[in-house]
Amino acid sequence: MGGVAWTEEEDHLLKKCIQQYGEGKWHRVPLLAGLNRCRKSCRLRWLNYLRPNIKRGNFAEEEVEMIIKLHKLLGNRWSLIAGRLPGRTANDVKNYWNCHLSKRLNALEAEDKPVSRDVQVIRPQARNIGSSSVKRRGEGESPTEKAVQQESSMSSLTFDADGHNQVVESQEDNIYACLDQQGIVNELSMDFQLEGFEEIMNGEGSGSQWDWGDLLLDMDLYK
DNA sequence: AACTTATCCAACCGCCGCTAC
DNA sequence: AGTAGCGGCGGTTGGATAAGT
Repeated sequence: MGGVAWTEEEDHLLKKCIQQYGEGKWHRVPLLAGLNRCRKSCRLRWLNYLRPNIKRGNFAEEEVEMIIKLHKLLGNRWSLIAGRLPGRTANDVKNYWNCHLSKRLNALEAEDKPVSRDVQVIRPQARNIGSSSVKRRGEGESPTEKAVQQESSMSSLTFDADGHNQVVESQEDNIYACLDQQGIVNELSMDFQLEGFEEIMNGEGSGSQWDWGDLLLDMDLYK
């Protein structure tokens, strides 16, 4: 491996620690769990291997298509892409891309069907939803992003106990109208297989895998 | 059977943005 | 305003294993 492999005992200790203290505070995890690992190793091991509901094994055809589609839109934003593939980790997606898809696309390009490199990668805007580091590494600010920022500044978002973003009720209508105006609603539910879309539309989205933050992101992607 | 090469993927590294002080 | 500490991310490495010769 590219490092020292985790033992079963270490896995057990880490799992126990997360169950007891919860995720986050990774700097304390090595101490609390009694592990001779750095915070990053613990976090990675949990996120990529020990976390519940991680899907292993081959990628389904639909998943592959989704990866290709999202990569076209997002570039190498593996965590965002993985976020749209339930049970898959960013590392999995990245590895799969590097091992399979990049070669496949290169082969296609080498043949008589050049793959257009003239795709404008849309960078999701760092707004006050979910992860604070959506916008990273001095990426440029496109007109799309500016528009999104403006729109974002009008939509104050709140967070539930789990840190998931939610739009306050009074703004849901505005956002839905905005989505609807652009004809995105139908595309989203169809093209992105938006689970729980009805629930969200009915204002019951908080328990769903998808919430308004996801919708906003998807809206960005379709602009 | 022995050796070489290719592939896969878990783990590590370095950097970035955010936050608290 | 400056900075240290943290969580998080994408890129890279390298060991294990499969496939080929």
